[in-house]
Amino acid sequence: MRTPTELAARFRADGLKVTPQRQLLFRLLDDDAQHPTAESLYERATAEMPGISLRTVYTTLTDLADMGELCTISLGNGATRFDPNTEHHHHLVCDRCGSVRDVYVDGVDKLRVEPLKGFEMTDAAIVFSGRCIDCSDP
Amino acid sequence: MRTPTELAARFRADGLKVTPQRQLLFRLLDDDAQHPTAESLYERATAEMPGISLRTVYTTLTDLADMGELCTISLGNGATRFDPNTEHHHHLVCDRCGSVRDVYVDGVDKLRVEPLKGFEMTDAAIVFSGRCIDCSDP
DNA sequence: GGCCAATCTGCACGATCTGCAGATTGACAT
DNA sequence: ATGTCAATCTGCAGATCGTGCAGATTGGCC
Repeated sequence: MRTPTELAARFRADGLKVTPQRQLLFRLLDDDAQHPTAESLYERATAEMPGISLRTVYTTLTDLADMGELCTISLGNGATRFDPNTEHHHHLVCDRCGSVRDVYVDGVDKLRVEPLKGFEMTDAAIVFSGRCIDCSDP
Repeated sequence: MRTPTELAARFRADGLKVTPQRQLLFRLLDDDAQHPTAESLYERATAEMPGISLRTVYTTLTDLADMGELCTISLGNGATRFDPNTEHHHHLVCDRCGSVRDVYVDGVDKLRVEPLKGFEMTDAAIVFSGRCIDCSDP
């Protein structure tokens, strides 16, 4: 994701408005090394701007994802997570605590995948599961 | 997934009952090369056994998944899919029509993943996206 | 300062599950 | 066969996560 300032410029260039709500969300996302859900971002936003609507958070996150400034991560259980890291990367998910971390993976293009049968592959998303260091057995 | 007969034996061995509802679901899953959702399986089940409850379908699918006879696939949007193929495999998902197909992938253990920072990896799930042959551009 | 489309909020609704309670029924012993 | 009883089934209410909508508000531009 770009900086809040760059995002503001991009929104304006796209004919979208730069509201205080959006500016706040840009800033909170910029800080965030985690992979927030709409709810968790909403909580942090409410602390600074009581009255901001959860609906607005969803809308802004969706807009950012649509313009490629955020990735979405769906892990099946729980809410969708949003990832400000838009570099090509993959995820480590802890089975126990559910924490998510970004990793970079080399060798994906060398995987042998069969049978493709005419499928035109454009992307691969890899989720590695296991135990994070905080949850590893003593 | 094992055959309906084997599943029946396993359920009995585990102290679970082999009801007509479960036998029907075992049979429908055994036929199914697709990746059904609870709803789609429920529809097929209803055709043969009107009155069967969606709740029962969910319960049976969860039981089978818990005992490792089914894999679950979550793709973020839409319902969880259940996969009777329990071999170690991955998935191809069509961006356009949403169809899911099983693929076997060689080379996963040769991927270089960084930074691991103490994460103990136990599994990797890969979802390849693109266009299936039916949806490829003319 | 004024205009107007974009936006915000709040709420209702939709999709996908899950919890619960009372009726029913496999599986086993008699 | 019949009895027993825990496992199961069904139906419905409720949880969770998101989305659609409408009326009030406001950013961006003239």
